[in-house]
Amino acid sequence: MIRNDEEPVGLGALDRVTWALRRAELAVQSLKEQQLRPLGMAAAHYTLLMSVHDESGLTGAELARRLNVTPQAIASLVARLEGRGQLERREHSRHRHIQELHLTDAGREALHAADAVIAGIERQVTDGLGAEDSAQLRALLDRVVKTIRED
Amino acid sequence: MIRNDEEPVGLGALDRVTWALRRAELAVQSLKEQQLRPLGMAAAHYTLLMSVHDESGLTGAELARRLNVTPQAIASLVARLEGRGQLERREHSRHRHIQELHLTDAGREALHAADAVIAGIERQVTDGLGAEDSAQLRALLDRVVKTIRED
DNA sequence: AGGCATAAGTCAAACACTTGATAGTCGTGA
DNA sequence: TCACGACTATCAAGTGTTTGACTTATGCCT
Repeated sequence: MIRNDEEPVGLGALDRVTWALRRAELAVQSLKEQQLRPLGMAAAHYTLLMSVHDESGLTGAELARRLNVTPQAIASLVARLEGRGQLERREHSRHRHIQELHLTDAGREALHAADAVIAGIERQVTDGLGAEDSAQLRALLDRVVKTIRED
Repeated sequence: MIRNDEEPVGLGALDRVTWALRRAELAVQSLKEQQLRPLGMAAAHYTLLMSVHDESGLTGAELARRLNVTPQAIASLVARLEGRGQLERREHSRHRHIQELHLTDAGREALHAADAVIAGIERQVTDGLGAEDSAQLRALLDRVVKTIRED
């Protein structure tokens, strides 16, 4: 009853879990971007290449759904990566105007180099936290997603 | 012969802690954006107003550093919020061309309304996780930031 | 005092992403 | 068979952000 619902703004607003989440994600993402830059690859490019590598033959629309962006954003990225020869668009066997996305050898090579950087950051985090806490953090984060989605 | 030592690409790359972190942050941020939209306020606006409220008289450049964006992005936001009468720029006492940022009464009111929404999402997350796990999650996230920064 | 380094703010161009609208292609069912 | 619906891809316009270069103001140092 003595909750300070009277003055919700200002007290502890910066100590919230969702703020800590944002700060942590920003820190990690900034570091990734910074270390990926010398390789001439943005984090978004890495994410896309990794997704295609994980499941070859994905369509742009399917990719858009997985990465939570619009199909146009995907098209723009794909055009750029295709121009670099890291990605290729093939015609779907049945649906003629649908395009399957596949990595080229150059794309696999670039992804490999980029993933070494990302894996290094991942290791830096997991080493800093320890194996047990890392697993727990991942579990907690998955529960957050679940909590948000099932509202 | 040595094809892919340990095959770093492709195995478990999507199970990484930093991916879980990104997914969780994306989910939370999307929900915030979605619920803030009816109030005519973007998440970035809320973040800026809250920062200024937390420490009144901040400069644009200082704000840019805290929020991990460029000064131009701040200037754009500030111009918009100033146009709405939620924020005002005052001349710094010593440095003439430096501008201190302060909330107006309308700004405080808008922030109050927006914070009710954000607090609701925060409650949704903490209720879903429980008090103990919420505290632990926050502690783990802070350790992640610390690990990244002290590289 | 003069000169230089530091820092804040702003302008212009490029890039990325979103929203809204349009066209092409396939499967289904009347 | 053929029209309807669902899905994919793409174009156009608008918004927001970054990068790079420039201007202005302050403080320190010789």
